Amino acid sequence: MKAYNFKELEKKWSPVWENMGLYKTGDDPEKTNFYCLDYFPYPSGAGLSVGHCRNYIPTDVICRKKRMDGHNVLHPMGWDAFGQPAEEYAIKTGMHPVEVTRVNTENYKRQMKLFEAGYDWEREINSSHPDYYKWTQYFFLMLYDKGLAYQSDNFQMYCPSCRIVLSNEESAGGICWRCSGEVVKKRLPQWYLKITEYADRLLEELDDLDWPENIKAMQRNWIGRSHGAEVVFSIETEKDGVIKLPVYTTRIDTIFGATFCVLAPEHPELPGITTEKYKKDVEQYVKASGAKTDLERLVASEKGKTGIFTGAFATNPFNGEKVPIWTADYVLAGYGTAAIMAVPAHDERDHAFAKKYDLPIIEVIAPDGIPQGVEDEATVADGELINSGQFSGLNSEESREVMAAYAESNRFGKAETRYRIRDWLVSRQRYWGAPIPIIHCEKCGAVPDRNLPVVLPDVESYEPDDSGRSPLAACQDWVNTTCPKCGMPAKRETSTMAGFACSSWYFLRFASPNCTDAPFDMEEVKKWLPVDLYVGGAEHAVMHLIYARFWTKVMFDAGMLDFTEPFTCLKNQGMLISFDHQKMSNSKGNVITPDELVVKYGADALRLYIIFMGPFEAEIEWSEEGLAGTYRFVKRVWNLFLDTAELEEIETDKAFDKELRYELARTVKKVTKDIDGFQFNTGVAAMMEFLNFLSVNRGKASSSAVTWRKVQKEFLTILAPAAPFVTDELWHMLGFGEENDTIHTQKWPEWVEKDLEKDTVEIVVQIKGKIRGRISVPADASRESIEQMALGLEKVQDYLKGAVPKRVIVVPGRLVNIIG
RNA sequence: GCCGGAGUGGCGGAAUGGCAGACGCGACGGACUCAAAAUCCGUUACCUUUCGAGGUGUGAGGGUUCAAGUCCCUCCUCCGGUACCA
Repeated sequence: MKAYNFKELEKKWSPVWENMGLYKTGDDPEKTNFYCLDYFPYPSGAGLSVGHCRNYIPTDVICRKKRMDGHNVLHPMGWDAFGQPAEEYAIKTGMHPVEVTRVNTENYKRQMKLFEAGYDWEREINSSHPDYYKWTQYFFLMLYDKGLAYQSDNFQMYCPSCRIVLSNEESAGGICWRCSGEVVKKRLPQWYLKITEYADRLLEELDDLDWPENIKAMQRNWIGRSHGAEVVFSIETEKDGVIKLPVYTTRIDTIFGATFCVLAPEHPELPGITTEKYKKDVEQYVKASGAKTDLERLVASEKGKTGIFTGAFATNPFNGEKVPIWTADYVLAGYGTAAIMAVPAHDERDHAFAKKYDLPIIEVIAPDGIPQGVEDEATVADGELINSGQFSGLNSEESREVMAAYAESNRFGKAETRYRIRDWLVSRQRYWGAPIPIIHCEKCGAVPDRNLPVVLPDVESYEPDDSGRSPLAACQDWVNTTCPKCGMPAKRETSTMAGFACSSWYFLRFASPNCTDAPFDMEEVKKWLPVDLYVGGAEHAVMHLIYARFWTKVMFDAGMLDFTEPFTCLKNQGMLISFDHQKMSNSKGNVITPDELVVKYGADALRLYIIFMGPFEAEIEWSEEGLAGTYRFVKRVWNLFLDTAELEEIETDKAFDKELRYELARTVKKVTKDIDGFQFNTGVAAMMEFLNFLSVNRGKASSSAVTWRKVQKEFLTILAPAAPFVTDELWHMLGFGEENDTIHTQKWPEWVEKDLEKDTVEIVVQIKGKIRGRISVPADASRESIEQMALGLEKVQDYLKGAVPKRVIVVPGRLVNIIG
């Protein structure tokens, strides 16, 4: 018998499949289309790790099965080549980004082929190619034309270590998404996209998506919609007379308990309202808190909030009370109106502040109208309003509506919805990105350059610096141009777009990657989109995934698409933990590559192990030992099937023949459901069980030739998506395939329900829930007969000692439970 | 704090409310071998045992049920996210 040699099989079959175009996107009009997409990777120098395999191998298995199920499958791959990660790598190695991209994408592609990830390489795309980024620029201008792209020099997050401005999403928690360093605030003119305009739709349209709950929760959280009210307090100033101070609150029901107001140190009115007497101290405080990062502020305030009185007072429009105005950095400049009414009785932060500075605390919300006392602790729960003038006696919920309406009719406030999400800062003072296609003209202002692509010039020096200037600014030939509008000399915008702009529409490009007169062919997009299955890591929950949803909605509004959500079903593979107990990642240098494993165990064993090692979504610690197990499994399949290839007609054991059919049908059913349901691990286990069954019964019992042929054929077929090499080889060796044929285009087997029917079933007999015996009964036995048989057991008789049982529960096909 | 998820053998993990630990790894014992590797066969939750079996076990404590890893309540721990958002 021929020995199993995976190297030989891989060398033989890979080119065969490539030549027959096995992975080419299907276009049979009779079949339904299935678009499966893997997050397109940024090509890093470290290459693919086994962590990437947990993404690409399961989707490959799914796609192979979908093809066998009779679908046209689109499973493309491309490169997220522009942007910070690729550029950081180029800077680190001193290689030009173009060269880095070329070398790394080649390596990725080679590795993907190592474990036979079946992509349609005719549709390969690269976001750093002018053919592609021309359209990224096109979308930027579309956003610009719709008033959804604008320039502003608000405060931005800046990572001093990466020397780059970051979007809010990229700097969540005050930490840079790339280097995990602390970010600082900076002010530079930057380009923003108005994602906030889509906040409601981004929030509401999440509900119907087949996405993991945690990702949806993260997006909801990030969008952070809150319903509240804006109320205008008035301030009598020394110089400017009465000015208005709008505050935002979600608890207007507590407004009679407002005993002071607090402005963020950055609040624009602060200098104006501060009285002479307090000016010096306030200025000093503002300066001190401005020097701190948000993170430092938070850490400092955990030890005790700080703030300072301004000398000014504000009048509460609800009760005419004058309350002191303070400034404190626990109030954030970037949210609401940067000013709050402080209600120490019913807000923990205000309570802490009032305690520290000895400010009054007035209880205005009481459960069932009974005051609880709020000196020691704030009560934040809803309740009944007390000490609240005409509103006393109402409950919190209704009063919020009533009081907002009251404020509106008296013109000192209104109900208002606020969001946490900020507009998307999309410009970067970086070389390696799509240039923002804008020309600045002294006369005409910012003018779109519609002569696309605006090609990224080739430059020698592309390293960023702290100046806030793009490396492109030094490229005079490129910067100096003429205004498309008036023809006068003008200068190009030197910022490029963040990498996340490129990935906000790439899934559309795959439908027609070579389209030259539009970003995509609408007919092709109609055929394939939205993406049926999108698979990648969870780390892009509030970056890529929210940006892509935003762009899709904008395109829908522009009439370019007939759907508003790009990804119908999303799955996140679990992280792989490396030997150092940290997430396996290029930046941590703890990466294990598939290369060495394929050499040692073969692609089939690696593929099986990757899907067998645990549930798809679970975080798992990498261990190579388990890989020996799937390697043994593949080898056992090989040996057993070749060993039993030649069938001699011997006497058939009818009972075994039936049992064999039963086990086969059970396995086919289980594997079918498990692959469809992303439960690959138990699917593989089922195939192992079946092989064990065959192994144990080999030589002990014989089936009919027809059944055995069916077993060989169907077992190989259901194993084929996970182990493509060994199955195709055996398929041919056992004589199922023609010369130019492959198992991978065979029809997925269907199980016969009738085969799953059994003549007799084993039933567990319990006494008071404890197992005391088993009986074998006909599958169609009646409850009564099962009960009689169970009661007849010696153990049961001993237990009952002749008495009549109190109760007998019979679950046909499962168990009998006797309660004495 | 808030949101999401998870706690089951030595390990990764299985279990439509119905036989807990499938499958795999590791370990132990045996066969084959001069020997080893590979392969094959067996054992492998814990305690007791007269070897028939008996008892205990799914983070903790309550509850519902004939029956709970699974459902409900109260906690604890871990992972991920987020956090002075008014």
